Amino acid sequence: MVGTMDGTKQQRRGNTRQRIQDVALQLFAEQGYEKTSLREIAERLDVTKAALYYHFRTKEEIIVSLFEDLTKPIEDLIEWGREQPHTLQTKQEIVRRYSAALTEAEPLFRFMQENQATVRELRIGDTFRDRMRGLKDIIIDPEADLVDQVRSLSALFTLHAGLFVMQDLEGDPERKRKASLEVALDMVRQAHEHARRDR
Amino acid sequence: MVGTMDGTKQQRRGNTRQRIQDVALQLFAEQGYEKTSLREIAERLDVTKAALYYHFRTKEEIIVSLFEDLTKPIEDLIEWGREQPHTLQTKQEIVRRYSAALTEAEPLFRFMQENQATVRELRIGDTFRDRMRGLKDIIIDPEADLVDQVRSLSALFTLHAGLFVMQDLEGDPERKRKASLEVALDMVRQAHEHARRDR
Amino acid sequence: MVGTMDGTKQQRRGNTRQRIQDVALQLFAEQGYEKTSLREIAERLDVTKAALYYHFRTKEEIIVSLFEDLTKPIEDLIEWGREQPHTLQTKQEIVRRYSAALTEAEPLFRFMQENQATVRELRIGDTFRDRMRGLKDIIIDPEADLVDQVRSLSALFTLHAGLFVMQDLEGDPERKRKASLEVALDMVRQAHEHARRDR
Amino acid sequence: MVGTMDGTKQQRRGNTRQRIQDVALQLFAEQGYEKTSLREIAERLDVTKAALYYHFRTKEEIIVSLFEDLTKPIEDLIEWGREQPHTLQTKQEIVRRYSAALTEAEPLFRFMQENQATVRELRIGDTFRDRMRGLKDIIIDPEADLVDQVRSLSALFTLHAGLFVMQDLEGDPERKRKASLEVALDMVRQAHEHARRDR
DNA sequence: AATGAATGAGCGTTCATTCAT
DNA sequence: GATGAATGAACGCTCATTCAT
Repeated sequence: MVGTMDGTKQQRRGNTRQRIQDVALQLFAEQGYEKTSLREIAERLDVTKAALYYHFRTKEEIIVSLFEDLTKPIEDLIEWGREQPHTLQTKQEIVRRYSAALTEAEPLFRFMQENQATVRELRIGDTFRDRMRGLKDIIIDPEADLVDQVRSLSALFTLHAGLFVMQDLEGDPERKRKASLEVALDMVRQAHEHARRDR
Repeated sequence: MVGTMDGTKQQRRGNTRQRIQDVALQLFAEQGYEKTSLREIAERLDVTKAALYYHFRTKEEIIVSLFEDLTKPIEDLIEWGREQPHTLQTKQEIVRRYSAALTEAEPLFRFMQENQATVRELRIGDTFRDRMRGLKDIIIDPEADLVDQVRSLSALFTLHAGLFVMQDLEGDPERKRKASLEVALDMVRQAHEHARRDR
Repeated sequence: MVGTMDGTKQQRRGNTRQRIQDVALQLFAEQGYEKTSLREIAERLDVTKAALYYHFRTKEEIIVSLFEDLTKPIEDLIEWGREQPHTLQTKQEIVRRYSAALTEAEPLFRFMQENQATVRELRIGDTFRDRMRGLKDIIIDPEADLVDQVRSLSALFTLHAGLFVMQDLEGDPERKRKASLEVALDMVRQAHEHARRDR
Repeated sequence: MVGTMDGTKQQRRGNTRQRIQDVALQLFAEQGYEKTSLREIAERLDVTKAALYYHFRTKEEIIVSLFEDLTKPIEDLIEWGREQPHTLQTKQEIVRRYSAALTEAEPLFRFMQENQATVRELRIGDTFRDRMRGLKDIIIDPEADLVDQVRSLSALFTLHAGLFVMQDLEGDPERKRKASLEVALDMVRQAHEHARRDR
């Protein structure tokens, strides 16, 4: 149907799997998971639907594979965080690295943010929940005041907001990201200092 | 929700429209918009799919009607806010009332939070975006530092987080809601004071 | 919904039945029978679908009633024709009157012309077939050459064509109708004269 | 039509598309377009409805494909006619070939004749109208008397009548077709001669 | 003379998935 | 490393029709 200029089906050297992931992620992020059909993905790649099934067993497996490939940094981050002392420095480093990880795989996280209902029903839902719990355990002081616990969690959420929600704030994305990070760091600091003072 | 004392077809005296809205909202919030079929809604109500079409012209109209019925308070809130002076008191009152409005129509807002990709493609998407922009304009000082703008916006977002995301924080919902509100108020105060100091 | 200026539902003095027929015929002729729904008819009249069922037992009965009301002249015409001698004058008078009758109830005949497949399955199909057969028996000389039989029948068909098909011929409708009539009369004359000569 | 020697699922080697067209045309011609459902077509072929959608994107595309495949001869005919001198011989040859083309694809033309209201709303409607206009331009002398213009057009219409309407005239179809052709040729001749005489 | 509320059947269409080749 | 051809299930939606009021 599409037919490229030189007649070749353009670089198809075993990288189809990757190309499927790329296109799928783009469409999932743009339109949502349910509204994106395998037909659509296949058409963009100029292959048949059946070809997708050569590389992935189900539609869900496509998103799962993306999740697994792209959230490795966050898994590592949590593992790293668990072994550190619960100091302010650690917490703030977590926030910094989390911000970086979010930015790195922005489309995936945008997708997860905007399709929570879907994600919850997918296999990745539980995994993701566990991760967030892991982060929470590192960043929150279990003996702290509830208000300060909320403040800490909200710091993480501020990072999400910075990426996905504040698009109609003027300013270039990188500056906004840095501003969000600064706010988040500040919130973590406040929560941490209150906790120490209260003891 | 509906409660049937006996096994009969229960009071069907013109309240079907409302019953459809109730069931639909519950299912939309639980499973998402696309994964909830009209068949499912109809079955729960023990009517046929066609009956739904007597009361609503399309599936989308069901969610639109819910949105219109349930977000009136927020519309009013914005209108009120526009006429107030841009003082700290005003901003904090906005936050307080917004928190209350969110809580009031929790299932709808949970739905919107968790189905953003879907909502964006629905008619309500634009309306909602406009509202958030309205809120932003009241709560943000356009001359403030970008960091403080983010802080203000993030305050609103903290309220969302308090309702929908922090479910696995221990503590009863009402206490968590109050804690979120406190954090949000504090963020608004900080943003406001920075702005004044800088002048 | 529609609501007229003075608040009254405009002249509804028992003429609803007629108004249903009018609107239905217009829509049937415009869009075809199957593509016209009772909902559409009801909406145009600003009544409910159920109201239609007060006046007609089924959708089919609406078209049947129109057929019966509007094709009486053709029935009469056939009855008259049967009692006349099979002269050229009779045949030509039939053609003239048929042309007039077609013009009189143009929308109905346009509908029947353009929805033959539908009409065939409706109750009126057989009736109509019988009528055409009646006309044929009057206008055709059974002993004539097949070519002349066709010529006679085609004369009738020319009248149809004049009304419904030749819309993109320039000239005002009345002139075209007269031209069609002239051609039809001429064809009948030719057929008749051949038959006489051959004897 | 298809003919199954044994009760098995018969030769399904890439001829399904054609088989769909065959069955669809038969049913469309018998019952009309709207009254023929895809379910019905699928059942006759012993495939599922979804299989139809592998071969055609919509129901409309089935009829469009039939139209395009079967009316090619008429398109060619018009093209040929445009390049000929406007002599009587040309006009009569057009009529002869048109008659042959109609006969060749009788079911399709019967369908179009009996479902004009439907066809008008389909994509093929405009194309068909254009063709008829093309034929008209060849066969009609624009300076001729309106009566003779009608006579020429009516000649074409006689051919239609010969195929579809005169079924209850006795005589075998081929003889009737020839008789219609003869009448049509005669009408064209009369129209042509009048035009010459008037000059 | 009409409405409000509903039904049952069916429609065209789309989807993820399968499997022989 | 793919395709061609198909399936089964479901979907949103529309229709003519019914009936108590």
